Amino acid sequence: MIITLPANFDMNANLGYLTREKNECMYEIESDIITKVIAIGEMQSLVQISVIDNQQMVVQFLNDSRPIEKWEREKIVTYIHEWFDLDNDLTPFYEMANSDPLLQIPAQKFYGLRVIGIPDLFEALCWGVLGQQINLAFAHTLKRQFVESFGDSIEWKSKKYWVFPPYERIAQLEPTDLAAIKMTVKKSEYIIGIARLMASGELSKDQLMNMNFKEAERSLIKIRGIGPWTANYVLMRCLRFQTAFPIDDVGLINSIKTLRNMNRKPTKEEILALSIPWKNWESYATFYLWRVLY
DNA sequence: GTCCAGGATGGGC
DNA sequence: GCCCATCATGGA
Repeated sequence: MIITLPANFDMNANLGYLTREKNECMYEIESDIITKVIAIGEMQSLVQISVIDNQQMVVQFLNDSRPIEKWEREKIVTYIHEWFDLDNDLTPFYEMANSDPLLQIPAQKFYGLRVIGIPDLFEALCWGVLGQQINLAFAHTLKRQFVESFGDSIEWKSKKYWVFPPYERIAQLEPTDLAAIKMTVKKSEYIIGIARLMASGELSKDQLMNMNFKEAERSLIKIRGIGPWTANYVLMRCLRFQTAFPIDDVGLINSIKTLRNMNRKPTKEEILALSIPWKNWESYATFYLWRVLY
């Protein structure tokens, strides 16, 4: 299966992001080939993804002798488009970034990088909650323990490829069931609460996609455990609102501090002033600035 | 041993 | 509305 890639796409830049953390459990990358289970509802497909000349993405189905049906191929293609933000034309972003004092260098250094998405809403929300107020390395450890405790896996060539735990399953747990994982009791409560909202139908990606940015942000922040940072993180990486802007993010703050050679952290007001030229591209600006340090 | 990490909550004022 | 203690563990 072949996916034609858009302009301004560079797989090396995207692989640079995807391989920055060795302890990632949702995919594996070896020799620039991504192996991952793409799970959508009941469907679970183990695929390998590689890119030729930044022109074509090749998707191969593994561990699956049965014929792959058309609807399944279409779902996979849609998922990959969302994952790599393939339907987005980055030309205006680069035009803006090339004259921006903060973005100029990152935009050149990471040219072709997309805001790598987390198309599954529950996975995106959990990853946001897990990452609150801890370093990224520990966040990945927590995610791995959570996924390997409650997720399914597909084995291929004696390696396991994991599926993120479905919200239906997590909705039935109690915080004590998560005690073995070294996350705070509150985070356990938040994740179970989110799973229950999704299981009851009160929270879904479709509903949020039908809202404008402010409505979606408000309805996310109303949920216990989701504050401004997590809401904007999910709006950025799952719902693909380009104006999503996790301004409280410590990584963003430290990146700006480094780029501007400051001996203190920039204030929120200073970051707001710097971000005025980024209008409608705040999420891309944030993602590129993250890459400066992480 | 110290400091801080891709924050959020609930309380006091 | 703003400020602050608390959560609570690992990584550097």
